[in-house]
Amino acid sequence: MNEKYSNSDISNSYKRKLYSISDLSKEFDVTTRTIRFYEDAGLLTPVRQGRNRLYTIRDRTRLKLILRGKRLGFALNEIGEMFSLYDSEPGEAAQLNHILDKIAEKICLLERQLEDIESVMQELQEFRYQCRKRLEQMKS
Amino acid sequence: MNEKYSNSDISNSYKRKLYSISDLSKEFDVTTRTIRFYEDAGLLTPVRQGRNRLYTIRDRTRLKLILRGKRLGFALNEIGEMFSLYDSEPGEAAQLNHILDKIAEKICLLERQLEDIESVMQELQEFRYQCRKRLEQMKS
DNA sequence: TATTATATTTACGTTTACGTAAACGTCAAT
DNA sequence: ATTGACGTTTACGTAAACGTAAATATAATA
Repeated sequence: MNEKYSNSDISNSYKRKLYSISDLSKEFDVTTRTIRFYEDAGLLTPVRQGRNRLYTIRDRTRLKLILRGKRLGFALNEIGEMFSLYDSEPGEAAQLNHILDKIAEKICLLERQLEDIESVMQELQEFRYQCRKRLEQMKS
Repeated sequence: MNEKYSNSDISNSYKRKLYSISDLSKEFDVTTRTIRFYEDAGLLTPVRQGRNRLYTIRDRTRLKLILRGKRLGFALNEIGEMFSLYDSEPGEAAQLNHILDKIAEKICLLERQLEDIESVMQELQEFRYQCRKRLEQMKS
């Protein structure tokens, strides 16, 4: 191990729940390069133990959200946008309303995605039905 | 107009429904560059009238599907894969079963996307609720 | 006839999201 | 003491999906 205290030490003995880069890499099946890249993009902010990165439970959650966003076709800067919504200190009413607008925008996008998925699903299912019918015909 | 017969001529008088590249460009709000790029990628196959491209209703439908696929985060080659499923002449049972496998795969992916969307939606709605509560507190 | 609009091909440029070495540090184990 | 596992930075490479510019053609319109 590269770290003074192994991860199990830290998370069990000290109850701090810290992860190494390879912990996350393995858990989410992404390369360490990818994780460092997300840090460069400002999406993750691990603390340092000497030269090495240590990721908190918050970083882990963020990584999960990043990957989910990616699966939905969101670009990294869009994901970053959503993070900054969550992170922003809602001081004024104007800012809160702006955040609410942004949220409405995102929800609208997701609703469109839902429609798109349902369309494609229906087409695929219809096509599957046709394929199965053909198979039946070939048997007889 | 660049074409001998304008599009309204063709689609109305001859009932052939042919579209120019700019017709599609305007209708779907994509650049002509993008449409030609999709042709290079083998996703569209317009006929030629001299040098110019003419798109059939089938091409139009395909473009619609391409854009929908893109919104869902599919890459162009994945979209092409789906097209070739539809286009393939299902001669043998083995091939039909292969197509069915592919369909199952795509449906599986889409189901995961549905889950992802629902998760993100819930989080956003929860966050929206918190924002609104804050706004209420500020009013009082 | 000149202009304008629309089309074409060719080809280099750009952004995003990483991959892939290279060269090095550090700790634990053999 | 050396090997091996894991970490680091630096930096160039790459594939996808177009953008953009240049040079050219054609046809409708003024």
